[in-house]
Amino acid sequence: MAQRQPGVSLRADDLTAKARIRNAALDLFAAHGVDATSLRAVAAAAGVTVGLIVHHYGTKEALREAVEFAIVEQFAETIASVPLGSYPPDQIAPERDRAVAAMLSANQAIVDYLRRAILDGSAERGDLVSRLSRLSAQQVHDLREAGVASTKHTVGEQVVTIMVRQLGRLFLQPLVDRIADEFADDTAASTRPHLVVDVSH
Amino acid sequence: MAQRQPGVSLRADDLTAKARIRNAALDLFAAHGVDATSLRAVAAAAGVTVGLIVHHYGTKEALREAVEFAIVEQFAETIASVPLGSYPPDQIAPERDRAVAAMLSANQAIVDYLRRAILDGSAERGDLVSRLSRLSAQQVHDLREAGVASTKHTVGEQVVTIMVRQLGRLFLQPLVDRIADEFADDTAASTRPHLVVDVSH
DNA sequence: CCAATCTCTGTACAGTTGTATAGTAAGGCG
DNA sequence: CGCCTTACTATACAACTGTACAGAGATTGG
Repeated sequence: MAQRQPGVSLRADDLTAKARIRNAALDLFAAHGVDATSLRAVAAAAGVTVGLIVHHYGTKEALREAVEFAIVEQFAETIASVPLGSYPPDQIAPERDRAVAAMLSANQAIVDYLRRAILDGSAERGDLVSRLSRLSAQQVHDLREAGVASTKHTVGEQVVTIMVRQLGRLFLQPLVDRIADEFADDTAASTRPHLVVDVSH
Repeated sequence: MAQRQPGVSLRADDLTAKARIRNAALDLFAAHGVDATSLRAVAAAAGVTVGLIVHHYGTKEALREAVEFAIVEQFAETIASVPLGSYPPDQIAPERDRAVAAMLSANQAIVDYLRRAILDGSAERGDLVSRLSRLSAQQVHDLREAGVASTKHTVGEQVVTIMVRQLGRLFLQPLVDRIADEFADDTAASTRPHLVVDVSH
């Protein structure tokens, strides 16, 4: 069993079949939704048989959890890539935001998956949003301990602000693009409208 | 065949079986997505058999189109309920916005269905977004002819603004609520964060 | 009143789904 | 070497899917 480096690499060409299955599942889940994606489609995209998926993950639900775990880990690694000492204290937060934004724009599948996960009332199962919220809360906590982070608002309020501003635009952009395309001959392509998403308390 | 009033009534207790099927389908499609909703589930919710659904709508796809048609008609009727002469010219637009907002908050299923329809990249099929955009464009056109509506921006830009501001908040609100609930003991329930969605050109 | 039309039920069918399992190839280790 | 664990394939199966169809009541028009 060729042991691989721990730490999830979401993209690479030479990967374990297990990792290829997870990546293919992420792509297809993001593109068509979990329910509309069959294990056979995942198997075909990963170049394996259905049996192997079952062997590695047991059930489709477990595969979905593995996908979500990989997403959370991707977020965590991205945040950790900008450690507390790496920038002047007051620039840690914006720099981390920038890193997350870059990671998301490089992984469209993660954005698409999140969009679905959030609107599917995921409150019941697995709880991707919960885990991302906790991750975000941890980050706020760290920044506060380091003395950089307003304490004017509660942690909850700050987490909402971070996540909504990060994800809100990504979620709404498809709507804007769709409508803008509808009037493509009308609106000059250069003046693509600009989304503003924020929360006030 | 008890002929009914034309014009779609989305809610009422005594309805044609055909209308009950469409309403049940809207509810279930909105709650779980079209693909994840079986015709048997729709039949059970409407109190009929699968055969009757097929008899009235032929295919599941046709049922989905009927649902979307009803949604568009609901929008059209709501806008038409505030005709051009009913208010001072400069208050027609805000009054129509208010009417649409009221209609949407009374029909959560429509909001949920729209949310799914938009992110499912519906550019390919049926095209709910297209039809709503055209409806919105028609409205802008009317207001311009009546001399009330800025011509500083293109119609396309105005449509984007109307639709994104109308729908954007509704789409993002679940995310805000989810996260706010996550920190329910932290954030005072009274200070529920307030979403700001807008577009700039 | 009879025939036609319409609403509605029940059953049947082929295709797809997730899952189970028996079996094959391969590599590490005593 | 043999043995055991692991990676992987192939086949099978029950459950569920959308659709088709034959027919039963009910209603309506002539």
